[in-house]
Amino acid sequence: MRISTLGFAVLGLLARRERTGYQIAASLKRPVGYFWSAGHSQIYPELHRLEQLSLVQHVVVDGPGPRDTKRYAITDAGRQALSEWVVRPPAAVESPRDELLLKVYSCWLADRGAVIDMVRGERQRNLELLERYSELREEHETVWAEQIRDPATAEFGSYATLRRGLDHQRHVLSWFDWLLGVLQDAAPARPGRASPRDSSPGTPGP
Amino acid sequence: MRISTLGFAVLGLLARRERTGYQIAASLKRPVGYFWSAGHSQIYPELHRLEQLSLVQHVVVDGPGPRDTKRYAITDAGRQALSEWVVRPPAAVESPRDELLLKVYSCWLADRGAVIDMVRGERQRNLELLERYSELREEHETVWAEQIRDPATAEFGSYATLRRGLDHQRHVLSWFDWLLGVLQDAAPARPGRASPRDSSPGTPGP
DNA sequence: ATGAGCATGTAACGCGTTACATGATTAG
DNA sequence: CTAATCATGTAACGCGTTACATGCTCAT
Repeated sequence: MRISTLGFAVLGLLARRERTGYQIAASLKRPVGYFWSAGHSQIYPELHRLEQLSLVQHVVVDGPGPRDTKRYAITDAGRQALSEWVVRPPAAVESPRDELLLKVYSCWLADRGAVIDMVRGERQRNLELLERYSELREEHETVWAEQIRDPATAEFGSYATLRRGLDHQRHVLSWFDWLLGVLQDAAPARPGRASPRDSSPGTPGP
Repeated sequence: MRISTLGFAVLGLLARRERTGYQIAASLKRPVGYFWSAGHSQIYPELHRLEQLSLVQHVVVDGPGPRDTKRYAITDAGRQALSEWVVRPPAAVESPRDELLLKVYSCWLADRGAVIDMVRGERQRNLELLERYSELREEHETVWAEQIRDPATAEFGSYATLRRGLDHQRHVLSWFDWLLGVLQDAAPARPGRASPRDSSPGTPGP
């Protein structure tokens, strides 16, 4: 029985501090969720598996609801399994499965105006994400000014991934702007197969 | 019965030219495979579904092997379904599921030298990908110099996605360099809690 | 002759998402 | 009183990957 990637994500969280399954699910939205996510229905079975392998342990604490509330902690074996996994080269995944890119790939046969609207909407969502990341980063840089320079602290791990997310959103934004520039400057042709760009009399695009 | 994202990927390829299932599988490695991929075992059933919906059609051509060789083409209904899908905002996916980032998130408790080796290896793979993309882009820019300025051509769609891939690899490279810089400049501390890399007599860490 | 490339399919399995199910406490 | 938050689980379903299965042609 081997450990799944989700298992290592869970171990990575528990290596920082103890958590209930519910808290792990919440953590896997923000900030870890920016590069890995899972619903609670995946987490509870995963915790059982990790416990069978003695990589985590739980203690029962009193809480609400019909079932026991369990607080999980990583074990020494868990920490070791995690640190061994960290330095193994990741499986080469060549396809980040980006639905937006797939749409852009086929955008040439769609209506120009509708494409521009869609791209503008995505650019806006990107901008909002970028601002959230910027705030997080500034906060992190002021609160953990020393730790983020030391690769032996958990805050360094958080900071390095945060930087990557921020850089990524920044670069996607500039790509959006390039794309919108080309889409807007080009002649207002109609979509699809036969599109006589300048066959009709009248005003051609600037 | 609704169309899956893979279905639209297949339609996007067939909108450019006719292909056999085998050729679609090959195209979904390069260049479309840089942002979407699938094995042939997924494609053949998908083509059957698309044909039931009258979005594609096939003609039998003679070829090798025990079964008929089928050449698929997109229909008008297929082109319309595709162009409608293109302008619908993509489902917001906040988690690109990056295993490398997950490793970096937990790198603080692993052995420093081993982390550096792993990151260097990934940087190298990134560099090779970057060069491949650069060549593709230059080729594209010279061969299709006019088409890539016209958003009504298929070459524009290819070029826009290629640009995104290239920009992305470039920015990941600079992130790698930043990361390696911090990892190398930092004090050679021991990882995690207890792992005395230099416990033998001599220089203790500051 | 041996293997690579062309060509099409099915089956098994794992991971991820969505929905189903229960119930206490606290804030509005 | 009603909704949100905390808390834990199972079941069904879809998509993706890997393996199984067949067989021709062409180059080495």
